[in-house]
Amino acid sequence: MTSIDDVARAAGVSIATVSRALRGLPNVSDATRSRVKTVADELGYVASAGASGLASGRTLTMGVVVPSVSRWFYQMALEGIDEELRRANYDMMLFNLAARKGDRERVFHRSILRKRTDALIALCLEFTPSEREQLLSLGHPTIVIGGPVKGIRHIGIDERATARAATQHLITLGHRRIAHVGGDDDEGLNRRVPLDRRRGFRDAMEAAGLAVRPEWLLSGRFSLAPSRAVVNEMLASAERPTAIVANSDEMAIGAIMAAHDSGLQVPGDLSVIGIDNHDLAESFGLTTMAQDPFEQGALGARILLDDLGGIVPPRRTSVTAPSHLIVRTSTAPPIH
Amino acid sequence: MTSIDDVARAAGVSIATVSRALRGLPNVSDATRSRVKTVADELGYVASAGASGLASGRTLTMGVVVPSVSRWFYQMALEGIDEELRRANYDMMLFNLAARKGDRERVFHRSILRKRTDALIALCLEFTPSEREQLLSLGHPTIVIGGPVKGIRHIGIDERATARAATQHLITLGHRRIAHVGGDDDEGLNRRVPLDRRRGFRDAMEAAGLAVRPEWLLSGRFSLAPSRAVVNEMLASAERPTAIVANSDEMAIGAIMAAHDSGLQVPGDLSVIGIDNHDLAESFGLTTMAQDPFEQGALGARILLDDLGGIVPPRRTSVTAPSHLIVRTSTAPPIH
DNA sequence: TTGAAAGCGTTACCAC
DNA sequence: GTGGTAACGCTTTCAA
Repeated sequence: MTSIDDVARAAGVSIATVSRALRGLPNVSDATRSRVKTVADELGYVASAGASGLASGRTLTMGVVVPSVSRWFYQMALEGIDEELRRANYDMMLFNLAARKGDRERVFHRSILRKRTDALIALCLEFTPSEREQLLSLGHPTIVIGGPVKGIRHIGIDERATARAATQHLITLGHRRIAHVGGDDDEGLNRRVPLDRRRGFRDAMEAAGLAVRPEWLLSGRFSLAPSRAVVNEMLASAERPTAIVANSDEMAIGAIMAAHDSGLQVPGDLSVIGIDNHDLAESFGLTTMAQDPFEQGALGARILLDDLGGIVPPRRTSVTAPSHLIVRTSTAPPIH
Repeated sequence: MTSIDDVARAAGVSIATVSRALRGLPNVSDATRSRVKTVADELGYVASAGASGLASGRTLTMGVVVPSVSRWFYQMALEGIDEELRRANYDMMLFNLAARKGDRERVFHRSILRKRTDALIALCLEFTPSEREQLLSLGHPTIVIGGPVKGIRHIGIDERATARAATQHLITLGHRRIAHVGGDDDEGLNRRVPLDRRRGFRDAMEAAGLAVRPEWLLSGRFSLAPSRAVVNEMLASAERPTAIVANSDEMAIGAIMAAHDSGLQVPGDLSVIGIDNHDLAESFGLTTMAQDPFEQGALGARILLDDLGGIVPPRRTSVTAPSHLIVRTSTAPPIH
């Protein structure tokens, strides 16, 4: 509750000087500055964020919109964003949509627009036209991580090429009967991601002249248990694939577990490849197309902070993040 | 950028009236209120959080301090907190310590104290005396979730009793040679949690007159891979336990995987029980002592919001959250 | 029911 | 190098 006046009085200077001294601005004598700092410390004074935001127009806060906080990709991206923010002394305001359609309106309208953030970073979201308009009308730097959104710059891997490379890996090993575990994501998330990945799968199959069988296009709802279930079902039929491409590592692990459920060996009877390089991938020996959401998040934050810094002109272009193959023990040539 | 004056002007009323109308305060005629609302909507006006915080003293923001965002417990608690906050129209400021000792000072001093939050909720943290003092001097409602902290109310399960119950389950099944996978957590987290759980293990063993062998007290560093490694090592020795109690489900899953690595059957050759009821527990058929961090987080938030509401006198007591046994397929009587 | 005006705690500009 | 003083955009009393 001690405010700037208290410090000014105790240090025998004006509040203007206190403000300058504490923020490291020039035109304060060393003697004064150190006295002010000491006094402020003793009094436990810290400037009120709200007041300085009002006066300066900068809140030193970044808004982060996430669809949920309980998925690997978002966690990693969050940590990456956080890493950059703390470096710049920025705080983070977290807006969790929690996949609740109804709350989006609230978040977009009431919270985000309340001028309490200097910039906004959104993870893997799809926006309605009205939402996008609100964002843009806000006028502050914005970036999307995870999936391309029309009219907003974004950071993300080339989804299609990544899925193609995953599929290609299996084809190169000699597989010809390959299934795909994809599936729509929750509503409101970026639907292009699963679609693009499936398209990449198709690309590779067609390029190799292999058939894409409709009954081998599964939906694993982006998580382990559903994936395990559908893969188990597929493995029960007369004819089964020798390999599986999954849209995410969690689903790939579900596929591996399904193989075990069905008494099949991985990679002996079934090869499995995922996308992500999830924390658990190594433990399961999962071959995967690795991406680095931590770094994607960090880069996004860095770009926004640069924009805010105003030193360099804001970059208007999107960034394609790298992905690369990590071969472990879940893939091998098929046994003929 | 449109501010209250714009609305006032456009609606032909004073800013005071706009403020009252928009916030649903009494003493505004229906006609006026609806006109103001319409105008505000058209202009896309939303009150500035900073300004209203300054004027009213309430920021409508809750601070949440987490050690990291990538562990199941924290994720769930965060989602629970978030659920309550949105209900009360509160926003969330996330302070991620990310286990970096050095940043704690920054978080505690610069950020948290900046009067930008009305209340604070901390997850599984241990505080230095100075940190605790700063928190308390802030004077706003605070609560800890996860581990007891001296002088601050908290919400959490009875760690000791929970671990005791887990061990008891194995003993009841007939096990006599039981190992424990515990291990210190990262620095700065609440160290009482792992200690109390190990103590609970000891309690149950001693009560049953069973020996606690030092070489069967393992450290799995609270995650899957390290746990798997140490358990593998243990299983390689001549004499091995018939059952394992792990301090967390992630470590328990590591133990299950280790059993497989070693060619042992679960639960045939080795029973495993965990604590948490992690998302993956069901997929692994893991028997566990379930707790509900989502609910713990939600409750914490609710308590703080109640305090802020000022309707009821703030509750000063801590809350013991429930935990209960869920039997799946990872535990069974030992084969003699 | 409404309006005027005094804060709220800073920052930033302009004098000195 | 330092101090005075308008903003900043609201909320909240007090009068009307």
